[in-house]
Amino acid sequence: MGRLPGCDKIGVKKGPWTPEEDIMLVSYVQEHGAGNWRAVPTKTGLRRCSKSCRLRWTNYLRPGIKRGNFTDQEEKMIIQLQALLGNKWAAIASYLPERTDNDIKNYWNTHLKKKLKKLQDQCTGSDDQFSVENGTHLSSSNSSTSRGQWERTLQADINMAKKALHNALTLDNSTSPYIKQENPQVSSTYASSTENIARLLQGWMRSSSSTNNSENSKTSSNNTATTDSSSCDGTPSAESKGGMGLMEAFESLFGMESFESSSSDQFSQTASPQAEATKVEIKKEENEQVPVPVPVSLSVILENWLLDENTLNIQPKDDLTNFSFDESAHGLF
DNA sequence: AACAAAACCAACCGCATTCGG
DNA sequence: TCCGAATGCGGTTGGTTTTGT
Repeated sequence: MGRLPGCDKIGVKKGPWTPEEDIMLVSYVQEHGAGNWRAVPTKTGLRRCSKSCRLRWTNYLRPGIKRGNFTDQEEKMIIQLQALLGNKWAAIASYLPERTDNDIKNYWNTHLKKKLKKLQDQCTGSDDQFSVENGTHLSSSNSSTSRGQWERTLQADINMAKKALHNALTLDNSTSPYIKQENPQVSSTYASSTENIARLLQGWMRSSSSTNNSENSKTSSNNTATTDSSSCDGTPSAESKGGMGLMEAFESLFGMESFESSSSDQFSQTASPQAEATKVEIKKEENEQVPVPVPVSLSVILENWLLDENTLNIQPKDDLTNFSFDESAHGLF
């Protein structure tokens, strides 16, 4: 068990992938499909271990991967899902199918953790209601809320979160609407493998990083700017306007009333395996009566920051209807 | 302009889990 | 049922880029 035999072999290449290797890998996957990674090195001639091939494919070459430019909504989703699921990056990623778990993990570690810490410091000093460091929520020992009150709130929140999760995850043939990989509109926004490679090649060939940066992840500062405009008193960021799509599934998770009225046709018929896995996992958790960690103990600051925006902007999708996250989310608190 | 520090992120490592003979 | 192989996942590392002095 454990480590793959072969990764330790002498002659197995490590480090950054070259365009040639990427092309070889993509060609192989296009011909044989993703899977049987063990056979990939031998069949492609790649001097990489199977694990490395799989990782390269899933994190970089796979079609449908969106890189950089985490939107405000994605950011909020990550924060909320992280609060709900903990550092289950794969599970979180299943709700953001255009993002890889690695990407989300990196973004959390490099951006969100710091941002939350900063907010926390600004607004609550050292009085932690949750730990940004480990992503778990802690009861505030000297919170203004009395212990009994806090416990009641927590229990209510747990129940509501469980209910929401159950509803959201047990809909027949449904899952997050943003798992609509077959939706041409959506898929058109994703890069195909070929496009990924083309982009890579462009990146490799560029002499200046300026062009690529506009498309690449360094644009996270844009997100930061908008999000940072949220203040402790819950001032909404300026760009937050009505939207749906990603947030609707999120609504399914965290917004109770409005979820009830969401029709299942708003959800995709093609759940990703990861999403299904998460579904099973959470169902199992429910059956085992394991307390579901819920985002309800987030500090008021976070609550404001995350939820007290009138509306949320989303990537333009003509078929998306307006959605007020604020309304539905307040059912939780 | 040069250097240092910080930030970023692709890739690696190793444990856990699942699969299949 | 057992055991080894295959795969999945989360934490960490290290090279590169960006920012600050």
